[in-house]
Amino acid sequence: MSAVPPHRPSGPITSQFGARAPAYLDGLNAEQREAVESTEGPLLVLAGAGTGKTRVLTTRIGHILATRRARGSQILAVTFTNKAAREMKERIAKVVGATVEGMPWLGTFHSIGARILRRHAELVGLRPDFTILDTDDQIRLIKQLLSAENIDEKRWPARQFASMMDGWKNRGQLPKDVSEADAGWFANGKGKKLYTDYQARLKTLNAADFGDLLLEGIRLFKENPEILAQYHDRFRYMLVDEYQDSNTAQYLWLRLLAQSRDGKSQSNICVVGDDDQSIYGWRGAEVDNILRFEKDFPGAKVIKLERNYRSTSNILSAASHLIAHNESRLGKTLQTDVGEQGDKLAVTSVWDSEEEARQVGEEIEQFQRQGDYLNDMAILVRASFQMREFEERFITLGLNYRVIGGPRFYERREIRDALAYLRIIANPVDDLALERIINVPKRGLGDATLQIVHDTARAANIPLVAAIRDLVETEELKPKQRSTFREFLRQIDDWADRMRTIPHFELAEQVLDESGYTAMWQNDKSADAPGRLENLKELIRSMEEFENLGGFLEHIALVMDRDSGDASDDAVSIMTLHSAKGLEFDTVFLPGWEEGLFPHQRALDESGLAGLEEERRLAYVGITRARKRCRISLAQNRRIHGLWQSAIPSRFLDELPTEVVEVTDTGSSYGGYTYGGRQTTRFDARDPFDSVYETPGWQRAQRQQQSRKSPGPLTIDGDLVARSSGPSAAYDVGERVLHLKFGYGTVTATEGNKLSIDFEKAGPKKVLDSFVKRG
DNA sequence: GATGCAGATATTTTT
DNA sequence: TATCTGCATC
Repeated sequence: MSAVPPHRPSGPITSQFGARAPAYLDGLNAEQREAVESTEGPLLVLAGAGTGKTRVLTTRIGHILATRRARGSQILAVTFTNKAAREMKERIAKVVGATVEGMPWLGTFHSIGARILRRHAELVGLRPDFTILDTDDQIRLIKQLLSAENIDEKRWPARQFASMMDGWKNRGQLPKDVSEADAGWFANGKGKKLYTDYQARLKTLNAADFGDLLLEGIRLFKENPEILAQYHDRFRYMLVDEYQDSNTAQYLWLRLLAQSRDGKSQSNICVVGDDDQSIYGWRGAEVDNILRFEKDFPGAKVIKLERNYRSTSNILSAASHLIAHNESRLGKTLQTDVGEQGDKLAVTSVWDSEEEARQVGEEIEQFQRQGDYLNDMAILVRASFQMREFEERFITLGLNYRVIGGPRFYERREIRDALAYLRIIANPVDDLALERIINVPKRGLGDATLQIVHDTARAANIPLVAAIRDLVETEELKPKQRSTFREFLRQIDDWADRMRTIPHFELAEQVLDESGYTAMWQNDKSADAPGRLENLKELIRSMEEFENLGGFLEHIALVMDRDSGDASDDAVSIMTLHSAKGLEFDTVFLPGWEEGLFPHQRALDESGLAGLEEERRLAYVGITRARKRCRISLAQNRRIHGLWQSAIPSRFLDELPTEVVEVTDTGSSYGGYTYGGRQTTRFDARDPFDSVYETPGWQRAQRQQQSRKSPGPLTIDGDLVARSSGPSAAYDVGERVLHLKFGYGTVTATEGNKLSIDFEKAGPKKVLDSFVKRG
């Protein structure tokens, strides 16, 4: 059966094309087609997993263009990731059969935000060539502010302040909007002042951080209605992808652009999303934005896409039942169009994570022997530490794999250093860039010298480079340093001159050579030096794709991803559930379905029920990535931070319908207890410690959560006086104990609630005292 | 200015 | 357990 029948007899489709619709509408089902053709007025498309969301979005844009409702430059289309933006561009090109050069406003929130901000930079206190700071620069800046305020960085870490500020910016709050209650607790009431200072400092540096790209945009629009009006007139049609991931700032930004001033005419805004796939609450996304759309835009049309073209009915049924346990959702019922029941979902209980990796490896090899491609298989983990075990196993097996996500190219030290050189040339007031490279490679400029530079700069309220220029004319520095600085200044000026005459990538190469930066790594004998040199070459190479330095710097600030390797190789993908959103595979492995890991304890502790529901959506995303096979596993024992812990099966397992699940127990555990079918829940062990663990997994976890909360750390005036670690270890060295999974053993050492035990069968392990009992 | 040690710290991640 | 960070020391 073909996935999408070309003509659906069901129901008449109203269309201005009458009987002969353009080819790009072929193959759309009735709802998809309606979503494409309902161009006027607000529209919410609730698109379940695998229902052809991207197709609708791109066809819709193609349709608007083809029917000449608007030109490309009059359409605002925003996505969250560069990858999504790129994909959309490619697919629109296919629909319209031409290049999409005419769509300047298709991009991520941040790139479009930056674009608008650059055009009107002066109005928010910046220059058009402002630098976009990343997290690393942000932290360094905050550290400077903290030390200026004499705040102990140990007690009030810069990272913490950064994430707090991030939260404010995500919520669209300028320093003046932040309440004392929100900011007051940090550094004894200095939170708000720090935020104010930070923003002021950014303006001096002619810089903006990621949050500002939207936040300052909002301010720009609010303070300059005539500018907002320009954009309002320009954007005849607006489209937003993954609307469930939008945060408050993005929402406000959009609403300013979308809501008409007179309040009469309706804007043509179309948002597409799936409340069930909202998994970024922890970084400020507000599911509420999508749940509230109809209120924000009265008269909005809502279209649900519920026909799933991806997964078998068993997979879909499992996913639907699971997600039905969530309370806050708009409610969709996915129906399969694949027409096959397919394999049941496999749930396998294994002894530990090592066996889990072995098991998965074996299955992959087996599927491979059946003729499946590794490219069609993926392992989706909850936390990245789970990846290592799989990698190790696959290396032993000689199984090709690729890890998606992980440390990014542009975050590497050598790349950031190289960029700092370019930044200081492009933007001489970028003090953060200068600080980064002033003594890299070593130029004999120590703390004392740099302190003089800083003091001079602060006293005169000028950038560091300007301070250096002044200083070399005085006697304040030692002759050696003075000549070093002179030489440095000469170089920067020289490079700045050349910037106008030679291509930027050649300039970059010369800068790295002449500054001694390349030589520094060439002389470095450490193992990773050659790799770093290779990365620098790669950097220069990638610069050639851009017209000028400014364009390149913008790209790397905003586009932190890089084409992830050669897809031509056949390889299993390993990635987190988060990075799997939007992808699909024939076979999906979902390891680590254990309480505490998935759902993650921290999500429960920090966000309670909302956290649990988000974890459940993550599970939903995981299952719905699978086209044909979904194989879940759980380990009975897992080592977390070096401590062995027995694991309880995830409550999500209990939420899968029995009919579509097949449970296997590898039973390879030595001296262990086997998991079996007929207990309180399908996945729980019958417990030897009857009193504590006899309830289903979720009840247990809730109890754990409660008991975890009650004692709490003891604080006086905000100072942590004592961290409760529960009842102190009630065990003595030499005592004989019984562990749920490892059996009998003797305590060899105690440390708080951690015990070192020499088990008779399992050997020496470290475990938490709550998992043993006197034997 | 390099080196080494003690101590903290340990989800998810894009822009 | 492993990694990173800051600080102290030579």
